[in-house]
This record gives sequence, structure tokens and C-alpha cells, in this order.
Amino acid sequence: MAAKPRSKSTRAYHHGDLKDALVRSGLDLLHTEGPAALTLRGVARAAGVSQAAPYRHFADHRALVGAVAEQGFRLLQQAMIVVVQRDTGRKGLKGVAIAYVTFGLENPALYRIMFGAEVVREADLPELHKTGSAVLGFVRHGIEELQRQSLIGPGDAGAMATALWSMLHGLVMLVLDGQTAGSGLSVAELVEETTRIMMFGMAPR
Amino acid sequence: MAAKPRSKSTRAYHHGDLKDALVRSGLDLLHTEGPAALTLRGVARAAGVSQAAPYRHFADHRALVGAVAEQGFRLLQQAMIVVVQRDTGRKGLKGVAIAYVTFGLENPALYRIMFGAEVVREADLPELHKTGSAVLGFVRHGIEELQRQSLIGPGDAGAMATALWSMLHGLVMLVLDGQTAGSGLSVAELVEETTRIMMFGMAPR
DNA sequence: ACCTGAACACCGTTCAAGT
DNA sequence: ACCTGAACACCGTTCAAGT
Repeated sequence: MAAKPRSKSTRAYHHGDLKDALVRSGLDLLHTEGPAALTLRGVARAAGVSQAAPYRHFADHRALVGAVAEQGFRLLQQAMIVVVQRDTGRKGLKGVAIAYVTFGLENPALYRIMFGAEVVREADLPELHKTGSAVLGFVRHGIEELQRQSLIGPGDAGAMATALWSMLHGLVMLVLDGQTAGSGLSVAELVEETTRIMMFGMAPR
Repeated sequence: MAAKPRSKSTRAYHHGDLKDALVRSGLDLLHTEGPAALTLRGVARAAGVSQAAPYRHFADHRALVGAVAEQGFRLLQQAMIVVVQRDTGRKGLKGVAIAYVTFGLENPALYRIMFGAEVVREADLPELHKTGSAVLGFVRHGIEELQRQSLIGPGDAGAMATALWSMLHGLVMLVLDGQTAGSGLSVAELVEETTRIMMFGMAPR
């Protein structure tokens, strides 16, 4: 009565899909114990397999971190997509900014490894590279849309997208680092004010 | 003939100052082998002492990383000070931006640990906290100066400083991460364009 | 084809012992 | 007061062996 295995990607020895289970364990460990807990031995333990088992699915520690980071970029993009499907125009842009920062602050350990040294310049992690650069593409696409509606001025959309992403990324990192306390502003105020500055500039009008 | 030791802080058993030697070894290791090489055992080896010796000077690995990061913030601030002593006004502001990004790109491993998870929210590393927040203070002071000269419009200087620092910090990280390739711009162009956008905004005039 | 158990090198950390 | 040597727990990684 046993069905023939139909797909090599959705069956395994002890698990339906050990690779997936290991990535999920990684996300769990990240949230509960922080970045240092994302170890190959740790995810193996959490998934109930031997310490060597993950090596069937990940070449090394880097590859595990890369797979978890990739999942993180998917979740981040999902959070931004939800917003643009609800709000449009400048309201949508501000909503995306808030969603971006909120994602980082709610998933500090995940957010850090997504941009961590280990996983970066990933010629050997093409999937991660794709999901990562999709974020820049998403922001850029939004800016081009707003340019068409004349809600944003003409100019290099790529440069604008990079400037906006840089500012949001930097803001998340600085808040996570506790470096924004000196500004005397709450996180909500910081997002509000910094996106306003990015929109209208610091120069006198 | 042996002189009495006159200061407890500037003498040691095997070294003139082992603590300083360990921090310098740490900076070396960071540049030559990357963030993962900044270990207590590694700096001990590089300084020619036993693996347990660093514990006389650093409570734990965190404390070592904190001391190295602190040195990094000092070097960063020094690089910015050099610029403002040469250039003033908007030229000085752009010069500081370039100096900031250049420092990050020339010291990638050091820059990363300065903002790394291990060393962050450092209630127990007060010196690091001081040198770190000095960066925000420096940027803010420059903005207030430009406001006095009416080269920057009125508004919350703290929010402007945070926005500017966020953007520069994010830009450094994204370039280090190789995430800006999609923009089609060189690093120099990115600094130029993003600071211009921060100055004049993305909204139509 | 996928997983286990044992092994090795490396790291953080502690502690008794040396000068 | 400062440093060494040995020890323990933990991690990444490899490899022969099991089903």
C-alpha cells in the first residue's frame, strides 16, 4: 500500500523535509536565543537529528545562515507587499517605510543575520542574492510608480531607492543598537521625521 | 638601579601594556582575517601570551570586542574631525559624508563589529557607549552649525542628524553587503547622489 | 539516499598553581 | 599583581559505518 515516492524534494528519512525543518528551527532559535544560537548543532538538536545530519542539506554553517536569511528576505518582502496592496501613493510609501522598520525591530536577530558578514557577497548563495536584491527592486518600482504620478520628482530612481533603503536600513540598525536615544525621539517619531526629511530635504526652501 | 613602578596602568609583567597590545592585535586580526578571527585566544597568540592571560584585562569576549569597537569609533571620529578642520559649510558636510563612508569601506571588519550584535545595548560598556554616541553628537553639531548659516533649513537637528547618520550607515552596510550593484552606480556616485537627495528631497519642487 | 557515532581542531571560560 | 597550564563544555567539520 505504500505509495511510490513521487518527488525527491518532499520526502526524507526521518522527516517530511529535514531541510525545511532545520530552517524553521533556525528561525526559532534566532527569536528565542539570538544570533549566536543559530548553529548547525543547535538546529540539529532542535530537529531531533544527529549533529552530522544537517550536512546532508547544507554544505556548511554559511549555507544554513544563508537559507535562514533568505527566508527572512521573503518575510520582509511579504510584509511590504501587504502594505502596497492596501495603501497607494505617498501613503503607501510611508506605510512601506513603517513596515520595513517594524519588521527589523520585531525580528532583531533575524534582521541582523540577513545583513551579517557571514552571508554577504554571496556568489555561492544565488538564491539569497536574488531575494535580497528583490528588496531594492521593490523600493525602486514603488518610486518609479510615484514618479509617474508626479508625487516624486524626476531623477534616477535607482539612486532614490538606494538612498531610501539605506536610510531605513541604517535606522533599523541604529535603533537596534540603541544609538538613537540621544535624539530624544521615539521610534515612531524617528520613522515619521526621517522619511519626511528624505521627502523634502534638509536644505532651506 | 631598577626604578620603582610609578603607575599601575602603564606597566605589566611581560609587556609595557598587555591590554593595549591585545587591542592592537585585535585590530590587526580584524584587517587581515576578518571578524571571525577576533577571538580571545587569537589576540593572546598574536601578543605572545597564554590563552588565559587576556582574562586579566577583559572580563569576557564581549569586553574585548567592545574595546576594539571603541578604538574604531575613535578612529572614525578622528577621520571626520580632519575633514571639518579643512572644509566648512556644505562642502564640509559632504566631506564628512565621504569620510564616513570611506572609513567604513576601508575597514569593513572593524566597521561591522562596531555595530555588531555582541557589543550593542552596552549598559556594561559605558566607554563604548560614549564614543559611539559621540558620532551622533558630531553630526548633530555640524547640522546646527549649518542651520545658523542658513545652509540648512530650520527643524529638529536631532532628527536630521539621525536621518543623515542612518543613511550613511545604511549605505556603508549595503555596499559592504554588495546590495547596491543593482543601482548601476559607483560608490562615489552613490555617496554624491544620496547626500544630494537627503539635502533636496525626493518630492517635486 | 539519508542518517549516526566517533573523532579532531578550535573557542570561551575557569581555576589552581607559579613568579 | 600578573601570567601559565590544564581542564571542561561547546562548535564546525569529516568520515567510516549503518539502514
